[in-house]
Amino acid sequence: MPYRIKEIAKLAGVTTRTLRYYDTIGLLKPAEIGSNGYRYYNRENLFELQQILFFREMEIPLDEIRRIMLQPDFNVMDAMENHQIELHKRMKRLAALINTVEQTIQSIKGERQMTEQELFEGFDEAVYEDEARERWGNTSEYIESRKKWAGYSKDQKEKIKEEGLHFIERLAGKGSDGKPADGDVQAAIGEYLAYLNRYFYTCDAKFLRNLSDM
Amino acid sequence: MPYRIKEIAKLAGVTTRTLRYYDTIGLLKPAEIGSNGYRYYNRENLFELQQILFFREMEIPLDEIRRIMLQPDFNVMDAMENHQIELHKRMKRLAALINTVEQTIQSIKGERQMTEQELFEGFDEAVYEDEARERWGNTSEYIESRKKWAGYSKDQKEKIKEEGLHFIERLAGKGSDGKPADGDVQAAIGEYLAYLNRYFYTCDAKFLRNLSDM
DNA sequence: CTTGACATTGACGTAACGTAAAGGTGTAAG
DNA sequence: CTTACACCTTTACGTTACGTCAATGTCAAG
Repeated sequence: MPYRIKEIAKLAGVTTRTLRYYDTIGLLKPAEIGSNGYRYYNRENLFELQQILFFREMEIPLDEIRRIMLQPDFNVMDAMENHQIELHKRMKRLAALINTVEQTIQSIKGERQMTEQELFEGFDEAVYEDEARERWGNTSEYIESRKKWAGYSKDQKEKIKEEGLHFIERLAGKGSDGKPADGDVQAAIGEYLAYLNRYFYTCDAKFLRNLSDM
Repeated sequence: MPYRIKEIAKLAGVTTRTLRYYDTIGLLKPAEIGSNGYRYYNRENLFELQQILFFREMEIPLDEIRRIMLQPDFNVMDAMENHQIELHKRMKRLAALINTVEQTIQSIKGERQMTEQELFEGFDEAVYEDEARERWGNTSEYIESRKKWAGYSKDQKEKIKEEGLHFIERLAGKGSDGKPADGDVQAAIGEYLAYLNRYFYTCDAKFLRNLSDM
């Protein structure tokens, strides 16, 4: 049941040094310390570490993470919803960056001119602070949207999802024969995904293959 | 024509300290230094800075960035295609992270159990090193795919794109009357995007609105 | 000619570890 | 039993990419 330091490190994808550091700064104390001086972590520590890694992903300094997680009214659920929103911002920023790459490639080919601002679109994180609200209206509206969806009947949901799957299938070139598409069409799919990428974000080619395999 | 340090800093979304630091370590030397000691940057410096920021985004240390960019056979075009691939990896990783958040929320609600591995899916960057190849087959295949797409006729491309737009339009609830959808359907769209998000990445709600506005 | 926003060069501080060094521990195999 | 080897410990100094003063010079507008 108890994990030794290297086990938990491997699971979380961090080094043992990091875990020792987190111990010394009081961010993640192991559940128990053996008489041999070994740090022994338990399952609860795993969840704490996951939380820490989420906050770290949001580029929050470690001492602030500790401050947040030590608050008596700290709520994991709220934190998770916050992480979700932040990750969506990141998505948005990444999409802008990919777009900038694409534009730059075109400008190198001489197909396009870029303004100074366009050159750096997607780099400044601060710009996307309020963008999430613009996308979802605001947080509460986004939550509201989720609730509405939850309120739909099962077959209403199915119908909408089916709609999407049909589209993917047609894209994949699966006709009435149900056979997978040939190489050319698959290339077209790949490129179409890249195309969507510029306007939406990007779509997962893997899922298409899974669908194809079914 | 010449930019003073604060102008270029504002454009790129960095601090003047950063630009001075890049100067001292020989990463980005201003085109000219006035008799007053001021650093004056030109348009070429802007492109260099953009390159640097892309490499920095990839978490490449500054001295290695300098090494790369000083190589006589350094090719901006190749670099850009590399950036593109790296950004796609990031997308993939972000999608995994969002999925992990979603799973964790469900596990908190008691709807689901998570294994130790699932808890940390998406955090370890190294895991996604080879994932890009899995998605696109390999790099050359991805390039090949782009070339094939480029080889298609204009109306073949148009047809495929149109296909996608039709799908979006139906999703947006625009019937034969061409009117935008009501609140409920918009909520459904928002949630459907969240649904897609888990399987693909995510789609941009903003584009839908733009389409709606047209 | 003053004001205020800009520029300069030091120089020291920092966050989050990486990287030895020097040594103790656990256990599986010979 | 001991030998090997992979693990654990603390201590301590190094590193990267800047942030943050401090002290001072510059320029354009009113």
